[in-house]
Amino acid sequence: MSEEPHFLKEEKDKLEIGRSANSDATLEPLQLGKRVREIRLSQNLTLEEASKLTGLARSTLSKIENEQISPTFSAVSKLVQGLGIDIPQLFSQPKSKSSAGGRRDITRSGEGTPHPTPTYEHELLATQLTSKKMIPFKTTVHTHSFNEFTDWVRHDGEEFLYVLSGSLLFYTEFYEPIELFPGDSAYYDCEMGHALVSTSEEDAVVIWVTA
Amino acid sequence: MSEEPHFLKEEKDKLEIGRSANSDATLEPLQLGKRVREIRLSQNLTLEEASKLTGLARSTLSKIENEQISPTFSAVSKLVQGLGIDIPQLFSQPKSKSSAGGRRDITRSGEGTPHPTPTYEHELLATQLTSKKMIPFKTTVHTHSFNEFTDWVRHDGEEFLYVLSGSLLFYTEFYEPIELFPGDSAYYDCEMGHALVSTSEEDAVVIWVTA
DNA sequence: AACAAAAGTTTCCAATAGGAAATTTTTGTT
DNA sequence: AACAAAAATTTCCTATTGGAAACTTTTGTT
Repeated sequence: MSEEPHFLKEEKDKLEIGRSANSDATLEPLQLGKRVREIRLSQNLTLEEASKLTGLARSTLSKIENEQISPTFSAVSKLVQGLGIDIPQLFSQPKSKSSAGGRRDITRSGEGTPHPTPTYEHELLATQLTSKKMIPFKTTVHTHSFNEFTDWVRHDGEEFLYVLSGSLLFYTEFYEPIELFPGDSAYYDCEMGHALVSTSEEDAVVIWVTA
Repeated sequence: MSEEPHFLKEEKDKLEIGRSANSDATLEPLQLGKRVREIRLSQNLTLEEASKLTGLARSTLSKIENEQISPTFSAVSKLVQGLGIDIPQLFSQPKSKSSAGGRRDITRSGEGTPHPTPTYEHELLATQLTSKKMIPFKTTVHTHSFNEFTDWVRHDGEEFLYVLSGSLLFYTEFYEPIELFPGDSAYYDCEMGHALVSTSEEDAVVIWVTA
């Protein structure tokens, strides 16, 4: 549907880089060995220790890390299990995992990035940080009638909603519309069609967080 | 065929002791073959066709699907590439993808689940839903001095913070403390130590979302 | 039912992964 | 620098994978 802030897609795309294989032929370098070594070292493990944890021989681990063999699926499973690796992590690139994880981004009231649409007026928060798990924004709901929507808003993920001011009707595809007032909140699956309509004189304002 | 492949036995053994040994992270059945077959059939491909697409022999594919061999990583890569499979998809269980994705949980103002601590008073929101990607809560910050914290709060994930009322100091391990007022928000990595201290007469109230 | 064609499985063997131990490299200490 | 200890790599060998072709089962047609 058109109303959906397209920035969501953008963010998602960004997040998904490296996930699915490229449509075209080239089998990516996909240096499994390199990744494994990174992971092992990041946990300060020697081959010997990793060997005990995974049940794979030291020599086998060494060969895997040096890309001298193509481990069998069961070997990979043991690796994953033994080192507590998150599978996607294995296949995704360097992953700013060890990126110190010390990021912080402050957004002063009203200083977010504006992103207007016909129905909603979004103010994106924490836009200085990229690769976030969540996308927070403050939204003013201009709509005062459900008719103003051409279709359900629908996208991947889950959403949390908190009403700051005004009152509104929360329409969802599979439930009766429900009226929300300041302080009320909702959590829902975004694949389910959803839409907000202000019922108060002034436009309702909400906090929205998508993940 | 006389013997059952070695690796299969191993897996089974592991599964049996799995309970007493490793409480969590148990290597599940993980029926790679089954998944592959499902995927191939869902695309209406014969082994012959899949063979051409992946570059793997018909016989090899058959054996993989029947769990008679543990494919090497390079074989898995070819599979993934040829059939356009998403790797994590391969490793994850049947995936309760069918989670219908039509969940919704409304929490009225003040009706969340209380969760008091010495320093904060949390009100958990959307507690009727489980398996959420995000955990939202409204928190009243009782603390009025940084000394009341014995140590940094630190945990996995990322956090989004929005100030509803009052003013407070946002302390983080790697940055100067910064004062926040209603409408201000912050987004940060939780592995970095963090703490909130009210600076207004009354306790500050914030919305917190963790993912 | 009988047959033919298509799909899938199994066999057999060459190629390669995985483990134990030997060898080499790296690290740390005097 | 020399040595010892720790870590990583390589060797050597057995067990398993992967492919070609033979074989079996299933499907569809008359």
